[in-house]
Amino acid sequence: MEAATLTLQDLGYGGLSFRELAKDVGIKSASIHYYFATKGELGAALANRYTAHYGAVLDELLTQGLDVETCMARYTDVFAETLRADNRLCLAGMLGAERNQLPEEVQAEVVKYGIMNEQWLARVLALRNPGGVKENERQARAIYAAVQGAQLIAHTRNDVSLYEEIIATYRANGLIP
Amino acid sequence: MEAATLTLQDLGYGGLSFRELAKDVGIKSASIHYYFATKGELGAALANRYTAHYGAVLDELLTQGLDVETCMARYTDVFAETLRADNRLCLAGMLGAERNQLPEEVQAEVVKYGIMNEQWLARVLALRNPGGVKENERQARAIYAAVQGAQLIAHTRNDVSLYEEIIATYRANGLIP
DNA sequence: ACCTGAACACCGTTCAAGT
DNA sequence: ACCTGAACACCGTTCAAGT
Repeated sequence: MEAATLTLQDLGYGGLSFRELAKDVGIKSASIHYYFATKGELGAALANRYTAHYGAVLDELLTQGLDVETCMARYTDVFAETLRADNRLCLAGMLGAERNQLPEEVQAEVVKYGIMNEQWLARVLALRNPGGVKENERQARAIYAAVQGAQLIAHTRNDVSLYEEIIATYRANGLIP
Repeated sequence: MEAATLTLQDLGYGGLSFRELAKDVGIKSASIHYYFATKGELGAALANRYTAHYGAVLDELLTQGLDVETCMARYTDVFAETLRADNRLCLAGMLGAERNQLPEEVQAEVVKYGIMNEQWLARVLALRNPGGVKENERQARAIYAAVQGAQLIAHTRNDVSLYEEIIATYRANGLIP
């Protein structure tokens, strides 16, 4: 699962090959079909696992009682770390771009990751603005989109400093607290 | 070229097949190699053509003497139209995500598209803030990233209204004039 | 329960051969 | 100048066969 996730973040769904993955883990490609009948099933399982992992990481952050600014800084750091690991992209950013070529089951899992992120961001914004639920949801979605965009542009040019510059601009501008 | 571009925006570089493209235009796949020796050469030509096309469209906009707000509205409309055309993605957004699996010549052309966009946006911002060159460049890059992110999220969920909502939030927030 | 080799229709690429 | 069929090593998928 871990090897496949790293390949997805590097080369995308189309770049993930049963034969290469099998080599990575020391079995034959047909053996992977014993666990995952189709590539779609594997992709959906990988996206689901990815969401569960980062959902846990982010929830852990919220239990620490940090302020809004610190939570947001930790959040944007996660995406920077992904870029630093061999210029990888968030799994949901990569699969989101490939959306039109994905089986429905994979599409659905990718959407769930985005919603999880938006909900977490809205909860963080509520620390400072508990009354503005609708307002927080809109801002959360805008932040999520902007962070994905910043990572996409930095990934495209293989330059993490671009990500950091863009995030700093969002912060100076007030989009991200 | 047009058929291949539409496929790239729909299914990405990995989803573009010489055999399918050949069927689209009524020749055999080997014949395409007469014009483009490799898939990388074809991809680079397509990205270059895409940049030239939208570069001309945007420059045309600037000659009309519109104000900053109208230019920005027309700019974000271009990305909305792309989504409305069968949930397609900006070519540079799609190929940007696939960056790690692209031949270098294609990577380079994709970067050029982004730079063209940033330069145009900076010129528009200069209409209102002629003195702040560095400031305009930073904001231009942040706007480009944010627009790409908004399109990516709307594409992921196949819902143009999401794009419009996120762009409206950027506008209300002041990121986009 | 878990793994394998062999087959199928796909893919980009090459090349000799056509007009 | 432009196009083609056939071959090569790849791909996801299937399946009978192994342990």
